[in-house]
Amino acid sequence: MTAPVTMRDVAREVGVSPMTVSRALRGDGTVSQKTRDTIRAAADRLGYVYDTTAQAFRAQKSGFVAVTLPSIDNANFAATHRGLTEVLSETGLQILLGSTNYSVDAEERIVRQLLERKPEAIILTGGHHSPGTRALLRARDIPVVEMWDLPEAPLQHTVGFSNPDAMTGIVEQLAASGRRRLAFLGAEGESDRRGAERCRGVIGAAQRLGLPTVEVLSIGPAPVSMSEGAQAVADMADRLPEFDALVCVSDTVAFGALTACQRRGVSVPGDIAITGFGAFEIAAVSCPALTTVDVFAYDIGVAAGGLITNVLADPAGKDAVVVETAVQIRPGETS
Amino acid sequence: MTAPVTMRDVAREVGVSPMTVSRALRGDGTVSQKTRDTIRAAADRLGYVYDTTAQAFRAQKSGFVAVTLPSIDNANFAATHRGLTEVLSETGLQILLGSTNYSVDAEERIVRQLLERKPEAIILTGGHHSPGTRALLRARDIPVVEMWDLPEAPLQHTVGFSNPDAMTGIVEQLAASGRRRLAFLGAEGESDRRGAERCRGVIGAAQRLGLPTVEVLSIGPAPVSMSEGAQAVADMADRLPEFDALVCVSDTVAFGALTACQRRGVSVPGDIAITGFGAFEIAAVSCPALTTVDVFAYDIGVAAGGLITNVLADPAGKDAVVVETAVQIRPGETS
DNA sequence: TTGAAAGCGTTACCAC
DNA sequence: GTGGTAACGCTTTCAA
Repeated sequence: MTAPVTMRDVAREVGVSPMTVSRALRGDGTVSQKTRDTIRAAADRLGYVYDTTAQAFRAQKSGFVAVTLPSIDNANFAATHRGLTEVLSETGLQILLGSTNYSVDAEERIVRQLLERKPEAIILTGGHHSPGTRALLRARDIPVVEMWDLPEAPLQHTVGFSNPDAMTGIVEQLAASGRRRLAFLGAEGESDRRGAERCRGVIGAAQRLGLPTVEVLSIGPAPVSMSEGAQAVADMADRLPEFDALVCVSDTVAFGALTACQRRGVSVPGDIAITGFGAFEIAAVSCPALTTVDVFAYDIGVAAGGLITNVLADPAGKDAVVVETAVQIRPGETS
Repeated sequence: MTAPVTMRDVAREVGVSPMTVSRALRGDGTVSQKTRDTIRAAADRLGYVYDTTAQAFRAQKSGFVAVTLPSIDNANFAATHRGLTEVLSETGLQILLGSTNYSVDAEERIVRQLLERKPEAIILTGGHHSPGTRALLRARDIPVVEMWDLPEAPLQHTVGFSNPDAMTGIVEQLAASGRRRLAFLGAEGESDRRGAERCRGVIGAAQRLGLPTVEVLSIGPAPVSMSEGAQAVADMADRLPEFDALVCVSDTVAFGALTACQRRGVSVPGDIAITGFGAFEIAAVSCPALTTVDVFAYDIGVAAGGLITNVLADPAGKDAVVVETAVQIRPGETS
């Protein structure tokens, strides 16, 4: 294990200054073709490896974009991540990922850790953050994007949709098909902020449509998924006849509720309708298919990545750019 | 937007040298408790954020561990990622994640990109890589771990299980319950290497048990999921009576196959048994529940992270450490 | 227990 | 076209 080869070594070998080596290897046009070739050859011969760490340090540009997601194991957030990766890689930016597990405290820890790497921008999921997180971000002069939400007081930029409004169509369709007694199944309290907003959206829409008060059922701390949906229905089995629609915070919860009904011989959608959120694959494949809301998660990633790219290229355009995403009701095959 | 706060700023504020700030913030015991508290308070007040870039540069240690996963949107790989994160964060190591989308060519691109960040170790999913990837890794003097597989010629360390062997129990149980005519549903060719190995495992086990030749059904290029499973069954609907068991490469494929059967009125497990792989939540929640194999994805992550931690602490112990993970058959509630 | 000096490998800036 | 100088923020090393 010899000491690593540096630009200085290459420079000495060729008989030029380290500065010229730097320029040559980065393809700077001001270096003569001949010198450049000689340097390239010498670098290869010596086994020179470019030191990204030193470059990031000196240039004070890490090439990173920090991204936080509530969960990595979620088709929607994974799609957003894919959209981000594809757009950012075109600009040579690399994603530094942190998973917050739906906790604003974990988010603060993770944001701090991510900021230590000096990302050139940061993209957060959701519009609700701890005061500490907000302070950390304010102290940095980097672009911030909040995704998946339309916060009342955005930090800077936003790419998202209104979670409450996204539920309106669901409730309208249920009402149109004659359902009146709605229950909402979601995580308890504000542990899933966007879920809680959806809940408020359902309550508001039901009110406006003159439906009875929506029953809100807390099925556990976030994240809630299939098992919690199934368990919730099992726990409330005797109350099931009180409702003719279970409006769920997500497709996975809805699926759990569906199979729990099937296990007890409750007909879906005959006895009760079940709706989800997110347009996960399971909503289309399950039998019966589930009504859901498509939030175009991939497009959110693409939009957020594009916004970052633009802002980094032209910091002058740092006005708050709000991009709303379309929301779509899928009638589903049965309900 | 002020210039970022450095240790020098904190030092000036407190009236000590930057060196003392460095020691205090890193929890060096040689700094008096009083000084340390004062410094910590001042750092918080000023909004100081430690500069990992500078520390990585100076110490010539990036603090990164590079990790590649075939897909980010997969409960099993997400669990492995969680296990890795938890173990590595104890050592102050940060994960640099790349998603290969089941392609060895994409893997090579991603590995190259990850290596530029000078990770202290790299963890790959699977034991099959392009010659380019192998060359890149050989040229670096860092620990390499291959997970989720037991390659014949491992690069260095391995944390995984035998994919073919993991299927034996499934086939045995099917045979024990009287099933004989098996079809395997998986991605085409070798596009999902581990899936192809599972297929070979099923064929071999069936042979040993004296069952008829297993029919192998290619349902599309990897990754295959619910939709592909459902589509495959729809496409082969008229041939369904030829089989009494559909052995699927994953739980998601199995679930798609299940609902496609239900849509056509084919009884599961009455007319045909369906099995999965991976012990995803859906296998337990679906109605009926699906027989599957639990590969303890979280534990794979923990083991790989622990292995890396050990090897980095004691490079002498660089012998190939093979950790096999237990494999478990879940009978499921019905089949 | 604390401080001063030096330098990690690269590049911005200014000379020539 | 090319080179010299300085510096990015931190820590290693030595001294007090």
